[in-house]
Amino acid sequence: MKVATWNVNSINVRLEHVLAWLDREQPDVLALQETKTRDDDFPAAALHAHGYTSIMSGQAGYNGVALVSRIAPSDVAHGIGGYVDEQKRVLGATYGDFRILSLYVPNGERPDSDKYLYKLGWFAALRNHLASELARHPRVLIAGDFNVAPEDRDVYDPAAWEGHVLCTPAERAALASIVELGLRDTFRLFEQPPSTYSWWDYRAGFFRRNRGLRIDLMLASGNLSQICTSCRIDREPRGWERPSDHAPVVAEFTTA
DNA sequence: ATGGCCTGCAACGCAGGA
Repeated sequence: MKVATWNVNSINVRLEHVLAWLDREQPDVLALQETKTRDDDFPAAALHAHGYTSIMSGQAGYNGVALVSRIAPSDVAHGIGGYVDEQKRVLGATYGDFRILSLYVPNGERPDSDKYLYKLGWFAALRNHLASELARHPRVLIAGDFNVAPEDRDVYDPAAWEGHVLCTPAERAALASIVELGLRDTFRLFEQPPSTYSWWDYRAGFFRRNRGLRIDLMLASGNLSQICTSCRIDREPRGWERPSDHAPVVAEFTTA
């Protein structure tokens, strides 16, 4: 089982990149974030022509998540149970015996902003939702843009980012409270090159100079982490013409 | 040279991202 996550910063702008990447990588499931389109305008037909079925939870202009797969989804769940949110940020479905969620955590803007409070409240609601998912499903994989760099080694210049959104202690604690439900950061199950990131600002040649953050994660339940054989970040599409500012993250699992 | 962008929506700038 090969699963990936990619914040595409508009699925319609990035469609050719996504199709080319799917053709090459052939993941079983790809979780998308920031699709930025209503469900009516989601390019499901183009993806279907490349062998992929789509389910999506989108809105005009902002946010939006989707799951595209070579396997049929079942038990599709939109949003966070019991939490009213107009912003489309969570989509879950079952693929075989894998429960997979595509997640787009709020950015938070600045620590003194209302959006930051929304982010922390959203994380608290997500924690309850994931506890329920873990109780209900034996194998859970949460794939998405978490908008938190878990540790200083996930930041190109930790001193410059100290206290900034994506790196504040409260955000890291919120992420840790999710992980403490019994999840593993699959990227850290393996030896990784230093200074490996998943997002680079469009400005200032940040990608060329590898000034990035690792904020796109795949968190696996304990039993899934035991059958995880690899997790890597594919920097290549970030270097293509007119790229997303995020790179895809890919994890593979053995299936008996 | 420490700043340099990108998207959708609606409009000829804005909000929002990270």
